[in-house]
Amino acid sequence: MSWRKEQRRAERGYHHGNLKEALLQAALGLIAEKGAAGFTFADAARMAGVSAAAPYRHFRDRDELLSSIAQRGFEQFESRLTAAWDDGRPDTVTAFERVGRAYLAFAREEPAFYNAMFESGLPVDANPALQAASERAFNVIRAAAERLAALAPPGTPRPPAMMMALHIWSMAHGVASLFSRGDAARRKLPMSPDELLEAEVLIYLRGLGFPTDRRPAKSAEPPPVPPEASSGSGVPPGGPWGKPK
Amino acid sequence: MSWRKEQRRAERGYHHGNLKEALLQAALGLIAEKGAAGFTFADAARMAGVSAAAPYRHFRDRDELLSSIAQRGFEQFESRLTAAWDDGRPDTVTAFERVGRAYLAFAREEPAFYNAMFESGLPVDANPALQAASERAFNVIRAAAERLAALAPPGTPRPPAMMMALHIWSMAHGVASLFSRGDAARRKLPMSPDELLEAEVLIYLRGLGFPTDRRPAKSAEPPPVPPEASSGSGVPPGGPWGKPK
DNA sequence: TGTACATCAGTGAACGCGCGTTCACTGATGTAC
DNA sequence: TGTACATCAGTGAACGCGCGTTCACTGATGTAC
Repeated sequence: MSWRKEQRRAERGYHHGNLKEALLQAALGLIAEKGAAGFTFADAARMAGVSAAAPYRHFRDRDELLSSIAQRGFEQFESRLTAAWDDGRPDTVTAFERVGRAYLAFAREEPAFYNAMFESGLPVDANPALQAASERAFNVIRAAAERLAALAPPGTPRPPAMMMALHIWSMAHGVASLFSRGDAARRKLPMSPDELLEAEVLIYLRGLGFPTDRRPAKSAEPPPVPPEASSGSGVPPGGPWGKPK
Repeated sequence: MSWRKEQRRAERGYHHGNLKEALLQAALGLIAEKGAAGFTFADAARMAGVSAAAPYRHFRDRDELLSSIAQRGFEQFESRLTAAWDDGRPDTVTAFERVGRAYLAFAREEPAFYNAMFESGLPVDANPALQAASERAFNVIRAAAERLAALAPPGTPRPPAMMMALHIWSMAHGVASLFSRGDAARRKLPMSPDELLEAEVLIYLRGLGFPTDRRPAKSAEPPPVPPEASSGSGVPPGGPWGKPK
């Protein structure tokens, strides 16, 4: 046994006290560093300062640990999206874009969770608890889309919220997975991922017929007010992409 | 040595003849089956019916094999996108959507290539040849976006083609990676990935001010003609999402 | 056309390594009396 | 309050396994003369 390991045990005694949690944290660190594929059960045990056999007291196998991480990831994801949505305050469009930014922030700040949830190859549909957690997270986006859809200007068709939610999800995931990932495979971009996604969502919403210029925070929401000069929303006058030609 | 292995060697003689190619094919099969992470050098050798040491005559290590696959993947990707674009015939919007469908088709039909290119964690930027191949593929989308941008109706701002291309790329990648992947992690969807992406792109283009109803194949392109009833494009009257409310 | 020889593309044995997993075990903790 | 005992959460040794990699080797091929 190495000196360091003895040392660690001397500090904490024979029982770890909180090994399950420590293993989850260790695995998160390893996944962030090397990807879900490159993380091993033995490595996690080592990082937690415990023998290779100890994790079996808490997880059936490596896969169960990975599922636990994905599960927890979906829960945190849901809670962050919910907070960002803030029940549509101060207005639906503003809140909606805050959700988009929260999505990217999560992918960037929690690469290990994001990896386990979306890129580990873990078949989410095969685990009912995991699938439920995944759906709860998605439902935040879906509920927001629902509210947005209800805003469709009179006379224009009302888009199905499910489709809108799937569109937004695929945009956010696409940007996150290509340009906002935490590892070496992140691709360079001539702008920030947030800007890219924000413009993308704005153009998309405009395509649905929504007025996308920001209105003062306090204004009543329905009916939509006519476009006015935007302010501090990342959308310069003339549209989300800059100057008119 | 196993009977089967002797047999195989009896059939082909001491020299394989085309081992490099056989290894690439074997690796493609393995990646499609188990993901880029779960593929091993030894496994590829076994599948090619050759000793574990043989691959070293053709690839420095496992990583070089993976890079070769990604490289070839980008080349095939580029060629399929180019064919789909068909230099913008019969009209820019139609051709542009064909590119979107080609993107998804590639992700679905060549999951191993797609995985190596976009999900293996391979740092594309670190390998100049690979980066160049990746850029050539992206440039097909970019050139198409360029042509599309030039179509902006008079008086409306002309969006930067680079941004449009990045938007389209992120949409296609998002849909492909979530809903059109070749492995068990594919998520279920209440419609086809192609339909989802096509609607998404159409709404986006409309948000940019482009008329997105299809016009007859032979019409001259600029200036844009007014919207008319769509036909056989997957976009029902009333917009990409169906009936008006 | 035949032959000697260089080169190439394989073999198979061997190595060290780390992983996953099992097992009998043991130290620590909590609790019934 | 003390003690006996059950239970829990660790240990460490051991196992089989497959991988990556190296090495001296050898069979096949191509070519110079």
